[in-house]
Amino acid sequence: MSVTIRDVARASGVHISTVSRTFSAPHLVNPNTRSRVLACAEQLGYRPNRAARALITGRTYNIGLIVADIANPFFPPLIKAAESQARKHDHHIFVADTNEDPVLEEEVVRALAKQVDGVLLCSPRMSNTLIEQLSREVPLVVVNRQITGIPAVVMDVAQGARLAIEHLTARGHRDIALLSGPRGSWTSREIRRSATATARAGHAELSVIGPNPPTEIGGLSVAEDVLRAGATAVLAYNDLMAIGLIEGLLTAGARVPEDVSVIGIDDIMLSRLTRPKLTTVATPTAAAGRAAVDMLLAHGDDRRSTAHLHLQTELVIRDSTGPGPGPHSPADPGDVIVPGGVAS
Amino acid sequence: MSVTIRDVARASGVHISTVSRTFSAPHLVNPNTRSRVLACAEQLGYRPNRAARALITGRTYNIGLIVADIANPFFPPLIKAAESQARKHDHHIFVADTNEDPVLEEEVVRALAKQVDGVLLCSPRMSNTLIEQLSREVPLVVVNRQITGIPAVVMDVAQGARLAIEHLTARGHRDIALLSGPRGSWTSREIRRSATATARAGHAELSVIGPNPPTEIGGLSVAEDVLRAGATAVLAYNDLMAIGLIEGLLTAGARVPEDVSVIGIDDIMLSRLTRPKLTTVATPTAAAGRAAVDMLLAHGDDRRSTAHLHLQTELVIRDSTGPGPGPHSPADPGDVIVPGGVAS
DNA sequence: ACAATTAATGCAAGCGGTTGCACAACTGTC
DNA sequence: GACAGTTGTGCAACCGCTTGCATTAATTGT
Repeated sequence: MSVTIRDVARASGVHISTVSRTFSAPHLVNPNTRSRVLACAEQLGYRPNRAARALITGRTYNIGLIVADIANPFFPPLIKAAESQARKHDHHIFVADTNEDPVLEEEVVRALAKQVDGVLLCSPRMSNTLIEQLSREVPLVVVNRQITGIPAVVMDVAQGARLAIEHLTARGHRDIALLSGPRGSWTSREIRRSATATARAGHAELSVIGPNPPTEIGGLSVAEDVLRAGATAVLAYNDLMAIGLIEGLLTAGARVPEDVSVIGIDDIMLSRLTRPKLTTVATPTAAAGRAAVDMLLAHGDDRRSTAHLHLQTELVIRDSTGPGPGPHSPADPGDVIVPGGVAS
Repeated sequence: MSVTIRDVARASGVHISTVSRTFSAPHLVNPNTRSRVLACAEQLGYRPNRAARALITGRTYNIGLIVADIANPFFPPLIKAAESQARKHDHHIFVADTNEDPVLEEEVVRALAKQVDGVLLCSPRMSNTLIEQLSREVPLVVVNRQITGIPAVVMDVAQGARLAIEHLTARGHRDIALLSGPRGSWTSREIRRSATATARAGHAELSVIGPNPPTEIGGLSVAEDVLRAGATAVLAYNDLMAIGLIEGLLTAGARVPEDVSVIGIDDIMLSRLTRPKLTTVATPTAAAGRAAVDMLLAHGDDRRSTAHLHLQTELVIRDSTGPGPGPHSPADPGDVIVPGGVAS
């Protein structure tokens, strides 16, 4: 069937171990032999079987990437970046979609554990204890969650939420609604915590609506609630919900941003293409994907790395937030960016 | 480190082969022994190493999925459906992103070949001959491309393009532009072929603009060309380009659909959320993902399956196509769907 | 009661590689 | 010219698991 190391050995008249070394420790084999072996391998179309190699070396050169929902536009850029970064290091990526189901998450990690060098858990919904336990079975890097002792890459959404709320209170909004995300989301809790504190500091009321599914439907379906609550501004758990909400508000006859200002989180590609264009907290998803892979691969070296990498977020002001009910400032040009790094 | 079949054998006092059979051929082992072994396995947390098993059985229970660009919103629903379907059959999915690069495509297929039971090539850019050659090294199913002898799942975009052009000519458009897709895209050629024929039959001029990158930038950057060509309607290679184009047209001061009607292809989620909502040819991407996986898994049974599955498309009429320059009909309600199956 | 099945298990080879060790052929040293 | 040190290669065990075959015990038929 497939050409193996033995075929190459036979063709080049050396022992299989020499062929093996030609590929995995070239400096140990005589240059002449080496080139002969390589020529034969080339000619036969030999490709090492990584699974077989992994059996003895323990390194699979595979990485597992687990996300709650591939179709959520937040994830594809992260997956893409991770895949690309992984391939740079000659690794391949298993992708699994858990449908926001914590049980499935555990199952998939376990199923993948044996055939990967590590797993990237993106915005996991399962419990901290379970994650800690799993991390004893397979190297884990968590994205968008902080757990002591587990290496993590987190977007600083707390900071982003603060920028967003400050932006709103500065424009005079006093009744703000927060559309929270799915149950079990660390990000959602962070946002809530930060938004609440910031609103209080800005002398605004913050009413929390949720938990909601993190989709445009989740936003759409609470438009009525937002209007009923009398909010003049909304911060949504993510852009998808924000966009759904805008759709719902417009349908209900409210104007955005004249009647209600809306801010999303993530800055997915879509946000630039809707009308009105969405004001949002940009999270560096691609960078997170790359960083997570790097962290996972470094993980092997200094055993039990435990670093937490915080990625700055920034507020991108577009058209879904208006001058607001307060004292008016002159109209903004498009895409004003408030970087998180310099926020007071 | 990890618990193996030997540990279980030792713990339950049987030979490793009995443990093996307990998992892979339970009917061959005595119910009592079986339950004892299972208990021990459970207690030790044993999980079979699939890579090791694959080494001898030849079945990896993995599938490779290769796409041109994960971040293109067309793909995530397909990937998600494929992953879900694969997992139903206890398979895992490798995802690779080739950045629209044919060379990378080949490389990745080869790299993955040994550790998968087959590969799904989605909208590949490489040559037919290369695909035929690769299909001799690893079972292949191609999505959105037709090659004799290679099993395939294709969206009937020709039909979709016909529906779209007919829709336009029926509304009196006589100057239509076609934004073609990337070089090497089978889909793009199909669309062009069908659109050209349909336009001719409808006594309309069709000017082809492209090739273009299949992104919103690709659409945005040709807005000027479209206006200069004097087209009153445009069919774009995909929704992303259509949305980019609309953005460009609006920016240039043209109204959509009053001045220019725009139709996309794919019906990505985004199309329902932009303003104006996009009229588009809906392609059943999720169904394609599922079907492709099924086809690949069936492939093993009846060797060298060569089936081509055609998936119907339909025209979803939203707000980016207006009554047109011809005789006006009453305004449409939202989301009129013209199914491809019954098209004349 | 005895041969012939049948059922349950053990044995060992092997899947495609890697790697510690042994060994032979050189190299340089005094 | 004997000795230690290099260098290049072969040998064989092993990674975790499957599977054809042999072995033994239990069951069946006559």
